[in-house]
Amino acid sequence: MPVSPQDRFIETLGLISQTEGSPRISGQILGCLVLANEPLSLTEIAERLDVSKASVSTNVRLLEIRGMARREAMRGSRQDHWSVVENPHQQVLATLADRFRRNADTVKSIAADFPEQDNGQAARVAGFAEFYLRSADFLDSWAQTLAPQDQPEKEIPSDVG
Amino acid sequence: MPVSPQDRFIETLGLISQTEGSPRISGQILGCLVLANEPLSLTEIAERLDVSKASVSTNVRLLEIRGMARREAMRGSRQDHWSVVENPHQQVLATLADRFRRNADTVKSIAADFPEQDNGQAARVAGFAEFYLRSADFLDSWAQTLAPQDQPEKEIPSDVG
DNA sequence: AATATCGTTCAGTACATATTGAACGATACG
DNA sequence: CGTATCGTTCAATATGTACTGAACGATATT
Repeated sequence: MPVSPQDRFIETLGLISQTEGSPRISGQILGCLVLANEPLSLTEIAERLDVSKASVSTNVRLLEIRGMARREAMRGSRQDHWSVVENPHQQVLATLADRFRRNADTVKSIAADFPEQDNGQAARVAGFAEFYLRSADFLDSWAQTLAPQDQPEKEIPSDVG
Repeated sequence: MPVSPQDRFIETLGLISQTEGSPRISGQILGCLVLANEPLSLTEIAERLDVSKASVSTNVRLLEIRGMARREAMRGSRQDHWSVVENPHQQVLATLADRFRRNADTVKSIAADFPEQDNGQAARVAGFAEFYLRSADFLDSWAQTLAPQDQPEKEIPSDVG
């Protein structure tokens, strides 16, 4: 029996999430919300994915921390409902940038602790920190290009290329 | 007894490697090679990190696949020696770009299998593919900026008969 | 050719953590 | 005020895989 494109999409996002170092279920939930395109209750998600409500509870909040999902109160329902934010990709890039920036800080402080006579070890270690820092900046600028363009209030620099 | 900056650097790279979804040891090996700044034998690495030679053998080849380490033959030694490449960061970005490009292909083919009447599901899925593809391009362009600006030295004539 | 010294492979173990079921506390409803 | 329905927490389990030790094949040396 052929697997529906919906299921394949959900499973693919799960695998991607896994290789990125996050729980598989968090990716599956994301796919579920993207396909639904409307707020889903915790129970609905659990049934759709055939997993426990406990897992959904934990991982949907992980998505919230990552800035990819949002909790919403639905009129006439006591249940929490969840939906994807407008720019989930932008958020994940920003999260990644934070991680890189933390790496930069950590490595930089280590580089500072090397003795004077070190055959250039401190310099090479500092090079790593530099890379992480520039990576963070780069990711942020990339995320910026994904921001919604239709904000009338803010001016968008025209020379960004 | 305080931990040396060298050990902290090695351990930090191990943890980073782990959160990125790679074995901890591969990051530790990378740190080891960066600090040494000269080709190290498999045995030397194993002793330095206090791990088995089997692990070093496996993970040093993983670094080779990632494009971050290189096997070198040392004159007068039967042992393989390993060293970091000139631009390890550039290589890891290229690897990451490949992964994104594969994700893009996979998701794009899934998007193509959706039926006509899908409430915009195919479009949203295709949006994911688009993001992965553009991310791959972005990573590549960034890796390009890390490439050495100066002309590489002339080829070293091989004395292998 | 025999021996020693490599690196790799592979089955088994150890370990981290994702996932679950059940218990718990909180809130809305009767 | 009692009851039912939520979401969360937590201990226990399941699962994937990193890592190891031992065996193996290959290569160089004598």
